[in-house]
Amino acid sequence: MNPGEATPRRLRALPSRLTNQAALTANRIVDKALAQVGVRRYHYSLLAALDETGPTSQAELGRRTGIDRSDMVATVNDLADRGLVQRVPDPEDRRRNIVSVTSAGRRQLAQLDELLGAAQDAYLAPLSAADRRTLIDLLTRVTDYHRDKQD
Amino acid sequence: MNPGEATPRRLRALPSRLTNQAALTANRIVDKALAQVGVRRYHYSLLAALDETGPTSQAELGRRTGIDRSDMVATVNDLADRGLVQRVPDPEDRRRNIVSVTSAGRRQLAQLDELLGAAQDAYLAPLSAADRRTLIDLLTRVTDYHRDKQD
DNA sequence: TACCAACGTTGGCGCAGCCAACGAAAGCGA
DNA sequence: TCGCTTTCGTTGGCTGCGCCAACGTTGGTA
Repeated sequence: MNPGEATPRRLRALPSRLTNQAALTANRIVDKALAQVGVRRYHYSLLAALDETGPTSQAELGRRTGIDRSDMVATVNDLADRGLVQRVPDPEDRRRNIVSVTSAGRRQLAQLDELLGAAQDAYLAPLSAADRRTLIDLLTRVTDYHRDKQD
Repeated sequence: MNPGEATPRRLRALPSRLTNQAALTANRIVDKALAQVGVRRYHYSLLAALDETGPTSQAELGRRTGIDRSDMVATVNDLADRGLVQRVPDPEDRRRNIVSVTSAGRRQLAQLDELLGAAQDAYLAPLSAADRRTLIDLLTRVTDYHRDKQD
């Protein structure tokens, strides 16, 4: 971000900004990795959630991934168009759609896991294993603290 | 983000996602604080940079803050409209505009510093002072590592 | 039988972070 | 001095993420 000139002290002193910079970096790396197979972060989140829960409604998936219901519609559309996911009405509750991973979806997910693993490693490259654990711990504590708390 | 249901393990295991979640939280808190006085993050970054460098060109400010030149135009426009910043052509280099903080801008900046200080504290609330230093150190190392490196 | 809650869907919004292109101006090498 | 390249401000545009409001449909509940 800063070819040559120095970032103002005041900005460097902001943990929020630091976190944001790190997130930008991380997202850039991850997005580039996923883009190799034409996938965005929402796609992966959905596939990962689905693989873990088994077939579920869109609302449930949204709750688990943090994806808004309206965005969920588009994401499921995308994945269904690619045959990675299947959407059928729930006969037992006709408000719901049941979304499930196809076998192609599962294959894709496995590939994404690999790509993401490498991306994580690239992101955390300068840190030792212990440092990484510490960072994860600290960030987890922060986000957990704010989760239920509506800030 | 997660009222009730659990976040999938695979997602929880992603440091990049964790960082992003933390950044979302931090940005939410910061944005809300700044919004109290109708300011966005770009505005603060610009004012902070300007206060530190003294009157400079927009390009220079962009380099220091990481704000794109095109966005810089709009940001300077905003701040100039509010009388927080002044933009005059540089007589010694007629390609440049020299941007400088007004006294009203300096007053605003002082207020923003206060608001932001409180926001940082709210963001890092669950962490001890030592933890905060550690987090800042780790994030700094990660972002520094990736800065010059074009990922 | 009302009323309320949940669901999927549509449409929209704002901000951040980008990129491409342009004319004007400055710098620089031959 | 003349081209070439670089820098600067500006315009216009784009994508993705994270949101919110509203609506009709359906289920659960008083």
